[in-house]
Amino acid sequence: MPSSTKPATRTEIVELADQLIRLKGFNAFSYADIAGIMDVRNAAIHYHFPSKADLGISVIGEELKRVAAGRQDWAHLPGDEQIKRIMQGFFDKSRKGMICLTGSLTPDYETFSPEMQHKLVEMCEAILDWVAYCLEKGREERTLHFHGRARDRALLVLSAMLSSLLLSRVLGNNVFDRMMDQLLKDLGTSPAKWVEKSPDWLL
Amino acid sequence: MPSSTKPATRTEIVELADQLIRLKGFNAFSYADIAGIMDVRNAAIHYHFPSKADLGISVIGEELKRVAAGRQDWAHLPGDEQIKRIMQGFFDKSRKGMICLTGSLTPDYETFSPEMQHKLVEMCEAILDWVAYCLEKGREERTLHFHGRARDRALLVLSAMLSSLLLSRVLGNNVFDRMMDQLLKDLGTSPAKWVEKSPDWLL
DNA sequence: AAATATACTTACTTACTAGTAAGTAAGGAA
DNA sequence: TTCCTTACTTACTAGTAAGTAAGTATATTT
Repeated sequence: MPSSTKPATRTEIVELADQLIRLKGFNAFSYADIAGIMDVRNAAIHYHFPSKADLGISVIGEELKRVAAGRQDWAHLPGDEQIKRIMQGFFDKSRKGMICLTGSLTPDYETFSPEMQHKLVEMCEAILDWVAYCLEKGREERTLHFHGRARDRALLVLSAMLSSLLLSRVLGNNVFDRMMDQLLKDLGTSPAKWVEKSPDWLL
Repeated sequence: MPSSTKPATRTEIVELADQLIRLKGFNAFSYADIAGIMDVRNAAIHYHFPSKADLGISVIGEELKRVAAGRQDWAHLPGDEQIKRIMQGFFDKSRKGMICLTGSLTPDYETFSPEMQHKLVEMCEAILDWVAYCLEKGREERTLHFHGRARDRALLVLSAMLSSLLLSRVLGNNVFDRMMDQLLKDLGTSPAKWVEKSPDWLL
């Protein structure tokens, strides 16, 4: 099982799979899609990821790493600021017509292997944990205001971020802005300004 | 094109498709699944629904009928009561391990035919309209309390209902109850009690 | 220099996908 | 009685899915 040697191809496969999952869903993309873009054969992907579940688990694993890195890198920031930065990440995806992994993968949960289901649960809980931590931090800092448990509030916040991507793709981009504005107002903090980052392919 | 004659088979196909979409997603079920359950041949389904998109459009069409019927039948009820009944509908689905059509179909939006995409937009807007109407009604009746436009608030309410099904399947059933409790508290109304209906196959 | 591991390709299998063409039994209308 | 429609079945096509076995070039280790 290759894991730590030449990472170029392997990494590109995972990145492409991530994009395809966010665009079309796990059950709607195939190894052929990735192979076509990378100009390698189908079997090259099977070499790195014997089964599609292996690939899915790796995609989720990378997201878990990003969550862990975000928690570390932004640990010094106030809770409300962290929440707004997480939202900015969602904004970036929405402007590329992409949805979040939670919104893409949870609907297909029943079609996954037990291992992939477990990994998905792990991811959802990690994200929820982070959001709950930010909310509680913001409440202690008196910049965020809400009643009830931080964990329960995190469910509603994550819910809104997740759905804003689903619904803005269907009903128009302004849905994202409207929902996030309302959400931040509910939390008693100032609305954020979403910065339109230049797309990757321009850099 | 058959549409108004003997409806037994046709109706059963649409009902099964609806269940399969809510369980596994549109791209994860096949005509063979339905044919297997009904003990008819694949082609029988193609007779009623030449393409899979036709079937999808019919499933969405039935949901639109249910929304229209719900608006009519419950028109005499107060806004907060209507909201709670809509939530009860979501509760019923959640206890069957099913998600809502919006949560199942919007992630796969990009893989649909233009006609099916359009029908899905129609459905999302119809549901949103209804929720917004209930919220505004409840606000006028002074049983629901929120700031901002009813339409924007409806986005957050629909968002929470949608996600509660996605997340409770992954994180456990109590997620639904926790989210709906918080949501109703935010709207300044009393929490609802979800009645566990006996499953269809017992009646 | 020989052996081994890595990262593939070529060529293939099995299973399933949506979709179609042609035939047929049953019922109603002309 | 004949004709036509409805509601299928049987038998098929063409394409795609995930997955595999065997071979190969290149780099690394012994």
